This record gives sequence, C-alpha cells and structure tokens, in this order.
Amino acid sequence: MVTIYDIAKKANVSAMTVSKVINNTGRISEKTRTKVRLVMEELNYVPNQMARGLVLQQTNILFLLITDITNSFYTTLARGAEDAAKKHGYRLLFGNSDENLIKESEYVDTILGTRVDGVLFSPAGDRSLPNLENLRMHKVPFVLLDREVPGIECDVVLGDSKEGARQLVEHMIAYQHNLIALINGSLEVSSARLRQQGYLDAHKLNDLLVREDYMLELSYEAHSDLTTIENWLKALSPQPTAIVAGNNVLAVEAIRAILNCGLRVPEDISVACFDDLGAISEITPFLTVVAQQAYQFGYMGVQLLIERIQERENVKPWKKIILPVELKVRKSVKQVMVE
Amino acid sequence: MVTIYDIAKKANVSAMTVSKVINNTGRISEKTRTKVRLVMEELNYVPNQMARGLVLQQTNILFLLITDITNSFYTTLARGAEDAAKKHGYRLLFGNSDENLIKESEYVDTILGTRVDGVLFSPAGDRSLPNLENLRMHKVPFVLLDREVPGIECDVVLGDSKEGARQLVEHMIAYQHNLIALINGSLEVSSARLRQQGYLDAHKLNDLLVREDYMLELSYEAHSDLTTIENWLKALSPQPTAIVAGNNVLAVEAIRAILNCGLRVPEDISVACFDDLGAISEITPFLTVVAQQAYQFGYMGVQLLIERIQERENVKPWKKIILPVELKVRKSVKQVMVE
DNA sequence: TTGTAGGCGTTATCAC
DNA sequence: GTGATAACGCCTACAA
Repeated sequence: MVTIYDIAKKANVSAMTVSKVINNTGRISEKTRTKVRLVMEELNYVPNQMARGLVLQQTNILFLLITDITNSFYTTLARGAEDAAKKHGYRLLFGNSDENLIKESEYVDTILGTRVDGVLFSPAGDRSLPNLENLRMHKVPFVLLDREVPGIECDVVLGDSKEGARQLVEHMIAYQHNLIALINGSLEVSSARLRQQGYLDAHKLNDLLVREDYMLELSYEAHSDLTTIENWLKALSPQPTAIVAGNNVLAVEAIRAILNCGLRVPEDISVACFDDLGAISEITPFLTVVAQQAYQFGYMGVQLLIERIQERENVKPWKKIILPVELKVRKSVKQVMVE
Repeated sequence: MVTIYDIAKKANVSAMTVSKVINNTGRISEKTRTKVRLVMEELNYVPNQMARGLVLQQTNILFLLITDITNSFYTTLARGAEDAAKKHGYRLLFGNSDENLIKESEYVDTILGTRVDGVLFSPAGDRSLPNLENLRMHKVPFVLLDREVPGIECDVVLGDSKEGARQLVEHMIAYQHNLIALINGSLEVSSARLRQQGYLDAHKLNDLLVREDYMLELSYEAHSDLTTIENWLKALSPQPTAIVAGNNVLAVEAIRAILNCGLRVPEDISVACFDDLGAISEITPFLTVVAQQAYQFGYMGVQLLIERIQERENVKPWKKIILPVELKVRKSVKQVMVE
C-alpha cells in the first residue's frame, strides 16, 4: 500500500508537504507541488479514506437506505439522490433493507461504524423508531424518505398519500364502482395509514358504505403470498368490483391473485394503485396508477440532508416536504355499466 | 464519540481489555467481560470501522457496482449478491455507474479509498479496462459480472449471450419472419458483441441474408433517444417485420419508437429482447424475452469473490461461469401469415 | 487475566 | 515554504 510517506521519500520532501499538496492547503512552491504530483501519479497513490476520516471526523459520503431495491419507485428515487449528491460533491452509497427491521438495524450498524456524514432513510415502519433513535443518539444527521415514524422529529420528504388514495377511489367511483376494496401495506407504515385514511375519506365524501372486510392489510414487500389474497377475495360477499392497492407491488400481486381465481382485469375486477411501474408502463400502459415524483424524493432528500449537515448545531426547524401525486389513467379500471 | 477508552475508564479496566471483549480474543474473566459489556450497552458504543480497518487492513465490506440501477436485471442481481454476502458474514454496499466511464472511475476511487475487501464489478464496457487495471494494481480482488473486458484476466459470471441471441432470432424465424433487425448496445460491450454474433450465426444457420443496415448500434442505457430509432426505422427498406433488442431497455425504446411511427407491436413489427422486465411481466405478459438468471449472477459472483479473497495469494486459475438463458414466449412476436 | 507500547495512514498545529 | 509532533480510534505483540 502506497502512503504519503512513500511519496515523501521518493520526492525528497516531508509527508506533511505531500499532505498539503493533496489537499491544497498551506503554501507550497509550484516546483515542489509538481514534483510531488508526479511521484503520486507514478506510484498510483490513492488517499486512504479511513485514515482521513479518522482524523477529519468526516467522510464526504452519504448513505441511502431503501426498503426495496426491486421496486422502481425506490430505484428512481436512488437516481435522484445520486445526482443531487454528486452535484454537492458527496459520494453516495446504497443499502437495501428489504422492509426488514433486522436488516435495517444491521445497516444502521454499518452506517454508524462507517461514520458516513448523513443518511437518507426510508424506514421499514413505525418500529424503525429504535433504529432512528440510534442514529439520532449518535448525532448522525438523517432525512426520512417516503415514510414518517411517530416519535422522531426530523426532516422528511413525503408523497401526498392521503390525497393520492382519495383520487384513486374517486376515479373508481367516477367509473361507477361502489364496491371498492383496499389491499394495503402494513398499518405500521405511515404511508399505509394515510392511504387508508384517503380511502375512507373518499368513501365518506361520496356517501359510500365502508366494509371492514374490504380492507386487507398485508406488506408492501413482495412476498408472493398469493393464497392469502385469493382466500380473502373468495370470502368477500358481495365481491368487490374494484381494488385499490397500496403500492405497485401489491397491485401486481392482487392482479395475479385475481387471475388465479379465474377472473379477469379489468373485466371482472378493476385494479389501480400507488406508484408507477418502470419503463414498461410506457409501452404497455395497462395499470392505472397514482404516480409519485420518485426522482424528486431522492433529489430533495439529499438537499435537505446536506443543509442539515452543513448547519450542524444551527438548529433550524425541521422541514417536511410533501410532493404532489398524479393520477395516470390507463386500462386496468373498467367503466361499470349502469343498468 | 464514544471510544474504547471511555468504556475502559467507566469500567475500571484498560482499553485493551475492552478491545478483547469486543473481539472475543484473549482470556478475559467472565466478571470483567459482563462488566465491560454492560458499560458498552450503557454508552451505546459502536466500534469505529475506520480505525478498525486502518489497523486490520480489512473491512468485511464488499462493493457491488452495477451499470443501471433502474434495470430490473441489475436490481435482481443485487438481491442475489446481498443474500450471498450476508450468508458469508460480509456487508454489501452498492454503487451505480449509469453505463458511464467517468462515474465508474469515481466509484473505483471510492472503492480504493474505502479499502473494501472486494468488488463485484459490472463494467460499462471495454474501455473500463483502465478502471479494472487500477483495481488490480491496488490488489483489490474483483469479479466481473455480466460482461468481460478484453485485456484483463479475472473471475467472471456471464450469461450465454450468443446462445440467447440465437434463440431469439430462431424464434422469429420459427414464426416465419425473415426480415429481422437488431437494435443492440454498444459493441464496446462484450455482451453486445456476443449477441450480435448470435444474431449473425442464426442468420447463417438458416440461410438468411444479413443486411448491414438492419443492425443499429446504440447504448444499453436508457437515454430516450427515440428519434434515432425512428429515423433508422423509416430509412429501412424493406421494413423489417421483426426486431431483436439487445436488452430490455432497448426493447422498450424500440417499441416506443415503433408506436411513434404509427405502427403497432406485434401487428406491424414484432419485438423480442434479452432480459426480462420486473414483476409486471407476470400480469401483463407482453414482451417475449430471453430471461437470464439475474439473481444467480449476484449470488455466484459473491461466492467467487469470497473464495478469491480468502485464498489471496493462493493463485487458483480464474473461473468463468456461464449461466444459461431461457426463452419466454409471450405476445410481442406475431406469427407471419405465409401467403 | 490484564495492561503497556507501538503503529495503521492521515491531518492540524505550530515552529523553523 | 517546509517539516516535526501529536492525535484520530483501534489492534497486535509482548510484558507483567
């Protein structure tokens, strides 16, 4: 491993001089500067960030923890975070918790151990609280993405979940549906609660009866537990004519379950959901969705985070950004014929 | 920041004793062990991995660099790598190069600086060579994923690109197509070359004429340069009845371009490609693809990497794993009516 | 069983 | 302009 001492020896200067050349600090004559630079090139020197981080107490690295690397919402978000981080001169590292609290806490350990400068955190749910408190206790700045966690105050970037769910339901209603079910993520996740609230609000506003058994609580993560959905569907009487899904993963599972039951979408049951699918939506525009500005989640999250890192002690009030949603009407919702 | 010295002071022992408790090394009495553990809990101690890495010269961290975090092939691969890394007690960090050599080399700098133990590397293309040589020069073990790079010897996990392309073309031929075009990634990427080779082989084997202007060389990355495809398509005479795309991103772009031209898929032009799309394929099984075992790429890649890390100097021969492909016939290819 | 000394690679401070 | 010294937090080797 090449160190500044190797450089120093070969360039006939002290290690300190090398360090100064590297960091452009202090006064160095142009002659020694180029000499040192040459030797660095020659020896392929790369500064050891661990040693650097040790003394500087900062790494210039941001960490992004997402809950499902397989979901295009989060990968698009990641692209946004990446671009913003780059713009501000930070490196970005990713982690994937898989909606799993254990994995999440392992990542928090990595984060704490690695001493990254800040974290963009998409929490698995309300029970992520200890993990966040852990971060807070160790004074690691973080910004929550997509989900809030009761009990912790911080900067956060959210989508307008309640409004989105309301739009989804009202879209169904506009198409003459009045038996509208909800397949949702765990109610231990803030967005799921808000989406349920939006679902309920829309019912109330339109004088529609809410049936308790029409609301199925699952998990946002892909677990392919299709039989649960199938059994739930079969047990419902009357059968809903429409299903709103809490996110795209659940929508896909719902549709698979519907097909497994020998029914069709949208002929027999209409489906719409939160979050768009990937590029495929553009060529087979099938699923009607409430799209979120995924890229912006990441981009703005990084901005909030960097502000927070740079102000440090300067206790600004926490910011909450709520990004608007957009209904994209496609083909998975059928107009019900009124007899 | 809590250090082992803080623990030591509070527990009335030396820092060394604390270190031994943390690492389960040396002989420590049960009494002091629990005493130290208690204080660690109380003070919420987290070992500083930078300091640790500095002296140990290893981090227990693996790095996965992918070229397109937005492509489900790579995210599924990432899940596989994650699971394998976890199984072996390593942490996994991700990076996304976006098929961009500059970003790639920046990540290499991060990798080098961070002193991770090993790297899973999906190179942007042949011109990634300097980046790989950089890794090699610094003795960082790495495994190439999905693409080879001429000029560097190393472990590698590949898909059977040539065979897959051949199957794609022969599928078209079986459906009576004989005007089959190819939209491919840059020929500076090994997989694109092999896919072109498979395309050519299939033509030869079936006594089909190869038209130079039927082969369009673009980039695997999503750049939405639709007009290029549109203009190319319009200039072709006779117009192809089928298009094979080098990957899923290109297929989506091809289809969009076709639609923009006022044509339909598959009625006017059939399309099939390499790599499956995400979960959506299961509910709207539209695009005919040659699917790769994405998860296995990551999983096996980590296994190769860890073997390499642990053997270190023990110069085993390089391994090349070629994963088989699977044709999934769906609806984007039309049977041509033979007059 | 526990503690001391030295060093991993870097930088801040201050003297020359 | 340049360099010696100490420190960042931890671990190995050795001593007590």
